[in-house]
Amino acid sequence: MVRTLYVGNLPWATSEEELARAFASHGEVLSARIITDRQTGRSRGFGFVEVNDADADQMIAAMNGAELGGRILTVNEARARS
DNA sequence: GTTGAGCGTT
Repeated sequence: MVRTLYVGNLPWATSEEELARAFASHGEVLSARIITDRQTGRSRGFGFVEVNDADADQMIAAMNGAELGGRILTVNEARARS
């Protein structure tokens, strides 16, 4: 199964690759996506990471409050897209 | 070239 994690407080320059790497050390990352501004193409400072259901809880516990690129991340289970 | 709480495209 797959669960989606919301990742907030990302540095502007963080790439999806960096995001995936950070989470991959605590569980299986299926995909990572940074939300970019549709108009400017710049990062909105948050993103989503799809992870293995079995690892989700531990990854949230490990990454929420962790540092990436000098900023303290906010990690939570993502809300359902309507 | 800037900014800082938040929940996203095809």
